Amino acid sequence: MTTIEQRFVQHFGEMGSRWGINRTVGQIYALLYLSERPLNADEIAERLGFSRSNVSMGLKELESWRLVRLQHQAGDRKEYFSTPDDVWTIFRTLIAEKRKREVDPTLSMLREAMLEAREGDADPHALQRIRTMHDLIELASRWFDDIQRLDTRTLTQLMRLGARVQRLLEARNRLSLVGGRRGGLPNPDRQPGKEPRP
Amino acid sequence: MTTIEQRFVQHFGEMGSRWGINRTVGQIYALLYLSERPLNADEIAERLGFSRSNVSMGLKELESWRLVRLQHQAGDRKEYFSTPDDVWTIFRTLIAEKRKREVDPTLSMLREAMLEAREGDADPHALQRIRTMHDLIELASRWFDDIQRLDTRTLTQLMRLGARVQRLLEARNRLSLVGGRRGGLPNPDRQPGKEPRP
DNA sequence: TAGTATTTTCAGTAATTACTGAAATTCCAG
DNA sequence: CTGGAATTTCAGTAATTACTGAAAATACTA
Repeated sequence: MTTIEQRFVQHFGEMGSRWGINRTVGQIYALLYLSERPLNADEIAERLGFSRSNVSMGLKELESWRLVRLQHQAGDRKEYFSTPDDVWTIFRTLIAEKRKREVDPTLSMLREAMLEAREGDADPHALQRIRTMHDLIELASRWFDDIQRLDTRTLTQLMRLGARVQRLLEARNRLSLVGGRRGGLPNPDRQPGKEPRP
Repeated sequence: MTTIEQRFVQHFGEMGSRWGINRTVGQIYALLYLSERPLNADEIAERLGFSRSNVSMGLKELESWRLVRLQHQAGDRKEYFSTPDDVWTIFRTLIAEKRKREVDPTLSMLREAMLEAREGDADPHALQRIRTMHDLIELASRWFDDIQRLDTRTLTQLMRLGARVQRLLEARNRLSLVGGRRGGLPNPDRQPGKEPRP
């Protein structure tokens, strides 16, 4: 491994904990990402200096994230692993998995809380807070899901556009394509005069 | 605390580790989010059953995330904490901090790696992989930063639009507002025929 | 500025998470 | 089937992270 590759692998190991994976998993992923050809578990263990069993667990974790692919090589019983070549594929997978693990459970909890609230005691303010959080998370995650499904070309174009998308939206509003209601629905969280708190 | 509030707080405690904070921090935040009035550290410690010092550390952590506000009450020496009323403010803060902690360091590493590569040994394939990752992360994070700065009204409108934004982009392309180059730059990661790998 | 209320620090300990090596299991060629 | 190559499981241990109580520092009142 060249110095640069080592630094890359090292970094993924260190960042791992911030990203919700461990050092092993981070380094294994980094190694596979850079590698030109698929690697088997023994190669990974040797290159990174981890035990074989640790690599096995790390690869299982990466498979559960759908971030690595398992394949076989002709005339070799070993299992070989690689990452997708297309970074946009990786990006989309990551988004989807992060959402599934970090957002969806909360959304469920909020939904259930709102349902239960009907038939029980519940502080009205707390309930309103829960509703507001729910609405925002639902809106944002649905949107992100939509966006991320766009084909790569369109997605790239949208990203390059950046904040200038605002002009496009304004143009759209001017043309009143939306059946007369301009600027979207009113923001349910807007509580005029309550922000900032004393 | 009502049952619903307890569940909410509990959930934030459990999800904490997935979100990169600990149980204490998660629960403190949840409690403050639901509370109608600012709370002081003693109240928090008592309600959640944590030690006073633990709460102190948790609040410091939340302050470092800029997720809580410190304020004083007339005739009381204690410090009181609250979350912003506007969930969009919270959302924006969270995005910005997550980016600072989880994305920016990687972007720096990638940039440095690319610089170093000029004057040293570097496997061309690995270097290409690094470049590709760098470009995608930079594009996506810049874009997200842009988007997230839009005023709430515009942001909401954009999110409600979802995937239909594609039609807007197509309309824009048809009008050739972009000086003739349609659909953005070619994707530098496209390696035709290499995906999927055998 | 002395006295006290409040917050912070930190060393020690508890709890959790990561990692290893050995044993068990699975998988396949012959 | 059988034998061996490959992978997985898991109990034990190491390393890390979370939490507490006591002491120190800070901030305010009189």
